[in-house]
Amino acid sequence: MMQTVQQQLQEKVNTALQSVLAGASSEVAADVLQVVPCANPQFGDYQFNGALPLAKAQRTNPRALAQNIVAQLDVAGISEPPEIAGPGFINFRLKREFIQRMAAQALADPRVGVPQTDHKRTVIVDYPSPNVAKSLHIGHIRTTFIGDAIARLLRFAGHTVISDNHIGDWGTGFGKVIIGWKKYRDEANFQRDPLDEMDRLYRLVEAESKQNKEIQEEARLETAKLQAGDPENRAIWQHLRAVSQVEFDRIYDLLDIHCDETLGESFYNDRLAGVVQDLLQRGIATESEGAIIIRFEEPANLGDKIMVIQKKDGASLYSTTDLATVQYRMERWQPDEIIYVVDARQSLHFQELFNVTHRWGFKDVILRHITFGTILGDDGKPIRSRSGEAIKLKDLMAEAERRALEIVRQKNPDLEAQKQQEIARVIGLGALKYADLAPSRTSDYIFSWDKSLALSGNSAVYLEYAYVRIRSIFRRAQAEGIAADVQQLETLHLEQPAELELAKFILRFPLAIETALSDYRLNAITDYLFELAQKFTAFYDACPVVKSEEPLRSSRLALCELTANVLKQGLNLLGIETIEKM
RNA sequence: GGGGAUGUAACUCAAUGGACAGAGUGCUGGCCUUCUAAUCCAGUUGUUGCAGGUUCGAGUCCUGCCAUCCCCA
Repeated sequence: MMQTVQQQLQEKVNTALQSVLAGASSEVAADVLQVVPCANPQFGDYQFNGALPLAKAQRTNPRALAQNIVAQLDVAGISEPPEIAGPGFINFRLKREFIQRMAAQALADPRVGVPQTDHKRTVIVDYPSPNVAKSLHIGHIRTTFIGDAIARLLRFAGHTVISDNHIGDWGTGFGKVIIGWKKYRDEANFQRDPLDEMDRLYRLVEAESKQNKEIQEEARLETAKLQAGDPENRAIWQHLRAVSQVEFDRIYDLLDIHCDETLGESFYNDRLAGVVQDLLQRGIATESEGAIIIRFEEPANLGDKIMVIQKKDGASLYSTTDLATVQYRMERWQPDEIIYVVDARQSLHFQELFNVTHRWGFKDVILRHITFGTILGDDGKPIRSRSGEAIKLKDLMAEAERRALEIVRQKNPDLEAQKQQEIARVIGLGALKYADLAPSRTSDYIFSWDKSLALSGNSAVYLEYAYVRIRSIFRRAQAEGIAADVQQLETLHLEQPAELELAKFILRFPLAIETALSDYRLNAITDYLFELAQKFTAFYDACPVVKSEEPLRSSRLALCELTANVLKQGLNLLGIETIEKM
């Protein structure tokens, strides 16, 4: 496995530090002793800032210490002589020969230079977990896209990943749907669009129950009958659940999202009583006014909270199901980490859940609530369509494809219709995903059709276009009978600044992956890919490929191939496809 | 009332405690007989909500205040 540029420099620095510090214990945290890329290219390519905190710990002059470190540094094979700048920054400028050789190595590597983890772990990713009998809507896209990208990213890093779609198929809302189904069902509409009909029935009964308390009671009864195993309600539930799944799968297929497991809430029904009993026996749960609850002593913000795991009437809640789910997952997979990709608004629930899980005895598993911000409308409030409902995901997708198709037809009218349609699908859906993954995960963002479906600027289309241009170069090369057997090159020939810049940036791909992994920050990847595409385009503009002379031509073809590999791999991690033409 | 988040250019958003806070959009001007102009190049924009503090160094960490949003009762 090839070592990254950063790793190689880091090793050299570590060696130098060992001899400079000569065993003197430093209290400096490891993460500030890391070699990092220079923020500003005028200083160099990589820098080491550790001399400053080290000098402080040793009460010495930082510049002098930096000088000592540089004196011990043996980086001749990697960079020009390191320079000391400012208060004690050590800057490295990569040697051209080194860049050329590293680029050739990355080209031969199917992972484009990204190392696999040496701490392989088993991780469960809980997403997208929608409720059945309801349409998927815009409120579902973040968990869907972010969750999928996280699963892909972890897998690429070399971890064992189980994606589990924890669908809500046992909620109390089902009573209302059952009432609606029995009383108001429009069979024709159900045939045409099952989820739309279920939405309608739910809304109808919901509105009715607000006016009429008896309906509320009726809904409770229907839910209770369902949970008690009443054959009619059970059959309705089974039917609606199955139909919902078909509809979900249709959309997930289009989005190229495939979970390993789809174990809904109802899957855990048989475990719930046992979970409650166990928590009681261990003294974690207690009875209070007929209900079974769990109290919290710490942390402070949970101090006055309680978690109900069984109601007075014996009914369980989703907190109970969530606990049973953890138990099941621990038994079946023994994961090192469970990731819940869920809206930030549910963070209190997860704090409680994690707290109880640890007290329950599952102490080693890392439980993480990966939060994300809300999608807002122009008014700064959670997005709604004009009629006040959530925008349906399938409408959003259709609109994305429609807009993309319009432009494909305009830009490339000679392509056959089916090809245009396929390109529009990739571009439209890619634009949707990219727009959701590019803003930082934790903050809210304002949705706009124009931005999400943006076909210019920092968008998926820009990246796909860069990829298409590369494919076009290879088609041209082939047409002119140029053998593009670039994989075999031992080294590249980089002359122009644009090609050097591009090659150096390609070698930073592993860092983008590392940053994205560190806190599941997917925008580290979108940011990187956008900048990569910019650098490629600058190269494309400045450097002819097919028309250049050897050995430049092969080298440039290699650079194109490398760029395409990184773009394709990077976009793939985001769940975005590439195309040959557009 | 308690808890959690957010506040950065005209707009939408970036920025592992590091050097001069960056992109995109917009606007102004320039490039296609040349591998796809869905591109590129140049120009334009800041009291990082306010006030303190920690640090060699703060958009980033701490405290208080203001504004907005979310959660809990």
